[in-house]
Formats: sequence, C-alpha cells, structure tokens
Amino acid sequence: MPAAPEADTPPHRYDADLAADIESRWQARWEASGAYETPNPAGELSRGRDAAGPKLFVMDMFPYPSGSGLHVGHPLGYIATDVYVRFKRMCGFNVLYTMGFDAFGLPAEEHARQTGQHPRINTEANIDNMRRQLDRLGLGHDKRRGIATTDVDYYRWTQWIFLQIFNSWFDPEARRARPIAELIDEFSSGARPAPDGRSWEQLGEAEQREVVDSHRLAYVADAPVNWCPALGTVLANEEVTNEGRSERGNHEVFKRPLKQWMMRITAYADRLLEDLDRLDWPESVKTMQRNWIGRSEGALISFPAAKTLPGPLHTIDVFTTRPDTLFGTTYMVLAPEHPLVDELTADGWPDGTPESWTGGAATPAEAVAAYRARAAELSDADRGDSKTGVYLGALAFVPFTAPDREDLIAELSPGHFTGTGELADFTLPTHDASDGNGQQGTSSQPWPEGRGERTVDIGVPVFIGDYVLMGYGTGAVMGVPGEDQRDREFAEAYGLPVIRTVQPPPDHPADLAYTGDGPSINSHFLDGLDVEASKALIVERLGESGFGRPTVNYRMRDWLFSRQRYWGEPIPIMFDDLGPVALPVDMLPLELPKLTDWAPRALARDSEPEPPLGRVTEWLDVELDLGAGRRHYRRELNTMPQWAGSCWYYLRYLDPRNDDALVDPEVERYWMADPDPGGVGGVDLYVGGVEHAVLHLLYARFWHKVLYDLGHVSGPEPFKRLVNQGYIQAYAFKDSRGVYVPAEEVEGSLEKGFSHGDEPVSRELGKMGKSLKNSVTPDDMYASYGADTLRLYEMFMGPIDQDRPWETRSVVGSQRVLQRVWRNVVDEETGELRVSDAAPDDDLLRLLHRTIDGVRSDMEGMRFNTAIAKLTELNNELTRRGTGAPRDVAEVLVRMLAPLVPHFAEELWHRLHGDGAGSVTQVEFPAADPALLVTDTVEVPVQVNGKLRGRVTIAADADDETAVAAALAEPNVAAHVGGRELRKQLYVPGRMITLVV
RNA sequence: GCGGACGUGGCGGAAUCAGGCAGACGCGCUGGGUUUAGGUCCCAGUACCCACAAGGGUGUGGGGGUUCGAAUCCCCCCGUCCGCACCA
Repeated sequence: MPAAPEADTPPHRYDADLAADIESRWQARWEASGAYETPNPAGELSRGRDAAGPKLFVMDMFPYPSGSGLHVGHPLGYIATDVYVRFKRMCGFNVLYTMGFDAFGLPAEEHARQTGQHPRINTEANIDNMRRQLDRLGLGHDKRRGIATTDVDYYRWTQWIFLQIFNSWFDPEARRARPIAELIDEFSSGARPAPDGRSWEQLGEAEQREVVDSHRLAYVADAPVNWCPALGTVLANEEVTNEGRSERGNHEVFKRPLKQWMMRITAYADRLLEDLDRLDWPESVKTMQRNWIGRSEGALISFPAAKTLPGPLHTIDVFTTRPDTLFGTTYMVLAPEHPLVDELTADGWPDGTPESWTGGAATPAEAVAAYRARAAELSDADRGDSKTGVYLGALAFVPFTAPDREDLIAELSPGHFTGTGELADFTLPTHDASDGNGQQGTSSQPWPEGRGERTVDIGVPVFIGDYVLMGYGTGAVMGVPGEDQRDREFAEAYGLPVIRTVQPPPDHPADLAYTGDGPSINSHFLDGLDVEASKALIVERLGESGFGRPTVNYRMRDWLFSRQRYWGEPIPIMFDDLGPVALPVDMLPLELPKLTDWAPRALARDSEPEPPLGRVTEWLDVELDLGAGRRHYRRELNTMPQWAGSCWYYLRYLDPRNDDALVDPEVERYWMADPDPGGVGGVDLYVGGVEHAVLHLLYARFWHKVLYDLGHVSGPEPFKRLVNQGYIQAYAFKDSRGVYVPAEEVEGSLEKGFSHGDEPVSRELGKMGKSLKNSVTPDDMYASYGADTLRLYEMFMGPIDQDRPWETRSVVGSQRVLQRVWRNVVDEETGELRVSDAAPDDDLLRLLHRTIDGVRSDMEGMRFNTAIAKLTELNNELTRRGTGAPRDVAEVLVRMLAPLVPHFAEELWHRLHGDGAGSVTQVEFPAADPALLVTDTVEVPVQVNGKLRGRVTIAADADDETAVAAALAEPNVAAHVGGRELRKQLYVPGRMITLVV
C-alpha cells in the first residue's frame, strides 16, 4: 500500500513517492543521453560511449511476451545481470547488454487463440507491455540492439541459417559439417562411391537427389513422431512430458509415423558431449545434457531368426552394452512396432508352446494383433512395470556354437527350443560405419564356422514385448536373464531358462540378475575372463565372423523440426517432383503470408495434420526460374518450431541491423572472442532458468557448431558461462476442497492458522504464478517502495542460483536500508546535504576500505546478497556515529551502491557533486587501498583445549612467543590453563592462538 | 532404480571455495523512545539452557573418523529438492 502523505512524515524522507520521482527523472535522462549504448568495433553501431577496455557480453534468456504480465519472480535474473553489468562497466569493461523477445511459437499463438486476435497484433501489444514493465526497473540495456524473433528482418536470417543447414552434410571422417556441394563433387568425381557400388552417372536424377538429400543436416523423414491432435501439430521429444502429454496445454500426444523435417543433431552427439567439459556451466545442467545425449558403448549383434525351418532367415539386430553375456541369451524380444514382427510371425503355434506365451490367442498373428493394439493405446509411461509379451512362434540363433550351452538349454527347457533347418542361405547385413543412425544395405556373406552344413541348432524363442522400446537402440534385445534384472523378470513371467554367464559372489541372491564383475562361466571361449576382457574378446570374434561390431548408441534422436502451425518462421523450401529444393538465399525473407484464418484446429486422433499455411492457395503454388527454366513448385507448408529463433539471437544482438550478413565477422570476432587463449568463446555470461537445460541450450549449441563448421562464427560454443538463477517461490493457500484461493486475501499466521474469509486454508510453498494464485506484481512493489527497493530486496534475498520464498512484508527491510543511507547524506526535514567535510577517522577509513575490498569481490562473484550486507554494515556504522557521514565516505558508498540501486545512487551522486557532475553510472568503481587493509594490531581469539577462553590484542606481526605470552596474560585464559605446563602452543597469525595443557 | 544439489536460530540467509571467534545482514519477535492513538521512524535486546552478573554448559540432520581445532575435510546413515527413468 502506498504510504499516504502524513503530517508528521519528514518532507524529504526517501519513500515510494520520492523514489518514483527520482526513478522517472533519471530514466528519462539516461535514455536521452544514450547512457547504455555500447559501441561496436565497426559498422553502424560503432558510435557510442568510449569503447576502451576489455569487452564483456552479458545476456539474459529472453522472454516470451506472453501477455499476462510479469510477476516479481520474472525479473530476478534480469536484475542480477543488470547489477553485474553496471559493476563491470564501472570497472572499465565495454559491456554488451540488451534484451529481445522470443515471440514466435506455441505460447504466443495459444494466447492469441484465446483472445481471438491475430498473433502479430497480440505479440506486439505484449512486447510493448513487457517493455514498459521492464523499463521501470531501470535496466541498462542498449535498446538499439533489442530484437524480436518475429521481426521480418530477424527471421530472414533464421531462414538463412536453415538453408545453411539444409545445404550441409556431416562428414564423419572430418567430424564436421561441410557444404553439400562438396559431397556432390565427391560423388560425381568418383572420389566417393555411390552407396550401392554403382557409379554416380549410373544413378538417375531421382536417385542422385535421394542420395544427396539423405546426407543433409536438415532432411525430410517418415518417422514415428509425437502427434498432438489437440494442438494440431507434431512436437519434439523435448516438448512431451513423462506422462506422454504436451508440455504446452497438457494435451494427449500419440506416436505415429509422419513425414516431417528433421535436423541431424545426432551427428554432433559426440562433439556436444565432449565440449561440455570446456564450459563454465552448472554441473547439474551439464549432467542433464549428458543424460539427454545418453551415449553408451556396446556392440551391435546380428541374430539369424526364422519362423519355420527350413525357411527364409531374417536378421534381428540387437544393441547391447553387455556383449560378454551373449551366451546367456535364452530368448529375444522385439518392440511391438518392430518392422520384422510381421515377417517373423508364424502361421501357427509350434507344438508345445506354453499357454502363457500365446496371450490366449488361437494363432500368433492374432496374438500379435491383440498385443499391438493394446500397446498402441498406452504411452511409453503407461506401460507399467510388469513385463508382458507374446511369442511369435519364431526362433533366433546365437551366432556361435557352444555345445555346453546347448546341452544346458536342452536340459532346462522343453523341446520347442530345437529347430531343424538348412542355414546355408542365410544373408548377413553389412553395416556402414557412419553412425548409429546410418542406413544399412545387405549383401551375401557366408555363414561362419562352416555352420551351413549344420542341420540342428538350438534356437531361442522370439517374443514381442512392450518393455522393449522402438525408440532406443535397434528396438530389439537379447534376453539375458542371468545378468539383466528386467530380462530376469520377463523370464520369470514366461518360465524361460536362466543361464548365468558371470559368476556372482556367494552371497548374491539366487533370484536376482547379477550385473557386477566376475569371471565368465557357461560361455565357451570366454570362460574365466572378467567382464572387460570378455567384452573385448567377444567383440573381436563377432567382428571376424561378421556377426557384430562395436558400436556407440545414443539416447538422443534427431530433432523434429517442423510444426503444423501458423505463428512460426516459414521453412524456405519448395518441392518439385523429386523432392525438396532450397529457396535461393537472395529470395529471403520468405514472409509469413497475411492470413485471417490462422488458428490451428483441434483434430481427430488419426487425421492428417493440416498446416494453416495450406489454406493460402495463392501462396502455396509458385512458378520460378531457378536456372533450369520456369518451373512449378509447391511450397513447404510447415513452420519452424519455437526454438529456431532462440537458437541464434545472441548473434543478432551483435549486429542487429546488418542487411548483408547475419553478423559482420569483425563484430562477431570482437564480441565472441574468448578472453582466455584456447577457450571456446561465446557469450561471457548467460543467465536464465534451469528449465532450458536440454531444450534451448542443446539446440543452440548444435546450430552454433554448424555455423562454426561452415565458417560463420569464430568459436565452437555459444555460451561460455551459464548461471541458472533460482525461482522465486511464494506461499499458496488451498481451501478444504483443495482449490487455491488468492494469496493476498488470506489472513492469519503460522501459529494461529490461516483463513480465507471464514474458511481455514492450508499453506504450501510453490512457484509463483497464476495457477497457484500467489502472484505479486512488480507494479505493486513500484507503487509501495519504488524500483530500487525492489531491486535491492531481490538481490538481498539469497544467492542468485537458489530458490527463495517471496515475502512482501520483508521488502520494507530493504527500503529501510536505503532510507538510512539517505538520512546519512540528506537531511529529511530540509532536504539539505548533511555530510560533513571532516576527514574520516582511522577506524572508519579502515572499515570503508575493508568494505570496498569485500564488495568488489562479492560483486565479481555475483554474491550480491553478501555485498549488500557489507554495505549495510558500513552504513550502520555511519548511522551509529550520528552527525551525517563524512563526505568522502558518503561519496564512495554511493558509488558502491550504484550497480544495485542506480537511480538512488545517481540522485545522491548529483546532490553530492552538483548538477554538473557526470553520471555515477560512468565513474569508476571504488578500489581499496591495500595499505588500509592491514592493521598494526589485531584482536585474536584464544583457545584452551579447543574452547574459546578469551581474546587478546597483539601486534599484527607478533611472533609465536609474543602471542602466547599475551594470551597467558589474559586472566580468563590463565585461569583455564591453571598453571599447568603447555603441551602444545600454536599461533595462526591473525587468526587464532591455541593452547593445549 | 540411476544421476545431481542440499540440510545452520521463529524465517530468508552468513561463515563452506582455502578447517581457525557459528549465526554477518535483513525479516519477525520483545522492550523502550517519538506520536493524541495506530502506523511510520528511531534506540536496545533476540541460538538454546543455567546465572543478577561475571561466567559456564550445549549447539550447524544423526553416527563415526582425521586434526591442537570441523558447519567446513573423509566414511556410513537419515531427510528434502531437482533431473532422468523398462536406455537393453
């Protein structure tokens, strides 16, 4: 509540009204003088303040202009960067600091849909509103550089980057992206053979296009995707929650195959992983990215399989991290969606098939159909813990003979494990070595070890089961119940044999899989070797025989890049009869067509996506001459995902109005260079929420690396240092029905209980926001206290990276601090200065310099809470002394406050120095005089037998003997020593005297 | 289950990086002052126990260890939060 003017309130007290007056006045002057404009080394923005001094690039994660306005939690990170930036500017750095808006994408569009207005109108109104709320905080942004991702001049370059990616391929030997033209040259010159061994000329145009397109970093694939009918669009894995619902709106999401644009981020998996080690990021975020990428080393093993013998053989490829346990395989499981399922489904149940394997169906085909239908109903998360599956009626064969093992299986299991057949016509696949997602061709290869003549083999049954996911590895596993607990549970459920292949310790429970180390057993030529050695040998043997090879598998999939939405960047691609064709770069921007009927439609689950751009018939079909004569093309109708614009906005801040390039290379080198030689470069400090740990931050790193490979940026990483600011939490209140009630209407206390009206309510701590009805708006804080008090309070609440509960009643503490500073400089009654011209005494001077020293290092380390505590301490000392502060001390204190409370400091600065003085934002930050940090005498605590017994004042350079003598002279110390002989004496200079008796 | 972060007064937190006076600074609370009153503002006190005091004892989730000395380092356990999760 704003302080009403009271008769007895001194007229010049620092209250909300005075703060509002000061804040608006200085904001206008700063704006007029371009106080925060930072010059570039070249180009249009090279005018500005003096650019001497090292560069620093500090950035916040830019916001979505959502339209519902800010609460006090939103600007926490912005205030922190602003304080840091102001401090570094005062330390002589040339700091780039600005703010843009991430305005494309689902949130803006969903909001527009609710209000019924066109997204552009909505978005621009929201941006204006957010700018106003943020400006009121006094953030020192270079406003010339602010962009919105929806600006045509901006998304023109987003489209340009898309074309760079489309026109590139990943060369696995060079481990980097190269222009697609170089690949075409290699094919046509014969330096690189065509995939099937034919010469390039022998391939038709269609085949050539297909081969080239299959190498591009941006490509169209018909792949299982996350289809969200309610939103009318597909979503990236990253946008789907664990519960299988959309991150936005919490709608149901279904897996289904659709033709979509993909980006080959998997090609960069290893580099994204390796370079994490070179980043100054929170360990938690690095860990999340590592887990997301999910690199695991193992082997790909091929199992021959057949539904009848004799009969055609198929190959089940399996990824395993434990190839050493191969001989423990007693069954196989395919994911229900696995493409081989149909081929391996037998016509009828083999003799002796147990009832439990059939799912109660009359034939394997019926069992499969029923099981698949059930699995499709369930999202990955709903599949539950119990292991289920049905038998296909087929057998698979471990690719090595192992007579002992076969005897063992024969002994453990009923007759249906034995198949008889002629294996000579088995066809082995050849795998190309490019990557885990590479295509595979087939070619004939002989069955090793002369097995073509064998007519009897021990097969293992092949199941489908939903504990095997199509989205990981090859979608098939070898069932090894001895060494894998999930396989063990499946084996238990279906009565499958268990063969241990690693000797467990004696105390290992017999009913659990053993995953630890130990000697191999029941494993033929591996027996006796430990796990590592067994892995090495089996992989070697598999390689020799052609049945397997070492491989690296990743959890991460390629990035699904297209959305069936209106409010996004149009993808600058056209299609002719043979496939996608890039729009020439000189035809950019490809503007989003004006459309009145832009709203997405909620669709039925199995309907086809309907991109809204498909409604623009005159835009859809174009005739162009791209060099091969005038031809007809159909435009791509999908738009880019929300993440596209945020993948590179930091680069556009550098050079926002450049029409010739996304950024001038000289400007890019200046701002993105790493201060440390050999560093990765990039934004020097990036502050934002941890919720972007794997989405935005992974995509942006990927794009940056592609741009780096293609020579458009000078370093391999976009963000050198990352800080995650904590969330501001707030108490929320629920009534007896569990419904949230507005927090500001709740009365009571922890002791007395809380109530809303007459009804008792319960309290909980949660993220501030609309859903918990516990928002506090910055506008309320401006009205009650002013922006500087809000800034000071938010910085004082705790370490920047920590969550903290909001307490409106505590804000007044920060206002009192400023009031006390104000009172030490300005007379509240008259408004006159009340500083004294007397020189500060020695004690005060020493305290001042200790404060300077501490505040400087706290600011540097972004420990603003402790910096504020130290400044408060100094000011409390001034208050204790009464009589107004010595002018020299007040002047230094004001300079130290300037980064935290810039308007307040600017006002006092001008009162101290007269109106001719320059801005406090551009003076130097105080530096401590080292001579004043050391003292002649020090007060040192004394411990006797580990307990504090007194303190003595001694010369700062006193030696051991002197210190101990002084300690013994202290009565309480002497009493505790009690005349006994010292067994030990120790003096840590300036810190502690320790005596042991 | 795996991985990460963390645990200090009534509350937010400081001291943890580098072992050396635990509780800086602020909120709240208690008492006092200013004020017609309330509020604002100012001053003093405020970890807990004993004591008028001087002082003494206890104390940083629990247990153990290293050390002259541990909130800090090491081991085990408990608890909270976050991320991932049938990952083969």
